[in-house]
Amino acid sequence: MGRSPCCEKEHMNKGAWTKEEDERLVSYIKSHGEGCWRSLPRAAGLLRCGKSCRLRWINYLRPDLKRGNFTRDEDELIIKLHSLLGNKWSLIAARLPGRTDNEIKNYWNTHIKRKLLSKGIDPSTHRAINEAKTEEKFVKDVSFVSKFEKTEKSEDQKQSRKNLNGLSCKEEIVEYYPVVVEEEMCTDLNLELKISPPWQKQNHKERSPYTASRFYMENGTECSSETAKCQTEDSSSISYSSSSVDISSSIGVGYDFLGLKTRVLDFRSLEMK
DNA sequence: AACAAGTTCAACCGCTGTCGC
DNA sequence: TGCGACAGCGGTTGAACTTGT
Repeated sequence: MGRSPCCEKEHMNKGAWTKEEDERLVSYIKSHGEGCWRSLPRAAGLLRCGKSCRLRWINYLRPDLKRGNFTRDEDELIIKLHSLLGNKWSLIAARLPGRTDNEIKNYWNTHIKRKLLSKGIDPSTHRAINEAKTEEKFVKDVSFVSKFEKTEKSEDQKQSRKNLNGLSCKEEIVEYYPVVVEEEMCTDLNLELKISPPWQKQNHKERSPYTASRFYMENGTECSSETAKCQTEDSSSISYSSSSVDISSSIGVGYDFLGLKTRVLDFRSLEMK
């Protein structure tokens, strides 16, 4: 037995919204605010499910939405953010004021994808199509490669870093991530990504000006608070100057990470500022 | 003018994570 | 601890619109 549906579908309107429905929704939210979407339709006198109301409000009726064509700057920012975050449309949208995740997703699929393909760039890897083909087997996911990984040549250097403070977590080595995000693609993007266990929120900022990495558990060994701490002290860095993208936050190193619910950190847990 | 093919984008669907009981 | 309710997310669909013949 599955979950009950979110609403009584047979009594609900579907499809395009009418002007009257829009007006009802807007006036209800103006006077009551965004609240419980499930009960909102009934309260507002709408024959729509809460989900549909939420979508309509967020994507089209919100007063702070910017309508019209995307600017060239927005284009470039979307491409850069996509190269870093992948299809995390809500995270991308958080960096573009007045734009919605749905709008950006549509724009990506109808315009940017084609634009990149016409330039010979694979929109999913952001690499030259020929190059992507030859190295495809090495690319597992969009990831970040830290500066030290690109400069540390010797195994000793890598090993000594991994062993810092008895690390049981390890970072992916550069050979398997042939730099999905390279400086030449993102010269004006300042991405600040921090790993911060919940109990260190107070001071993680000063400890780690630039940290952008993926962390794996080694042999399933649990990562202790010490581990998380040493990661922040390490400051593996990826730094793109000037366009002020600041993903600074409590990435899922918290309970998900320590509890090893997922093997790889999920970027949905990123908190955008 | 009529039709087909291609494109766009609003809306839906199903899934996941979180929260409260 | 398990379960249901809920919000939110990303993928997909299909109606409306545009362009080509």
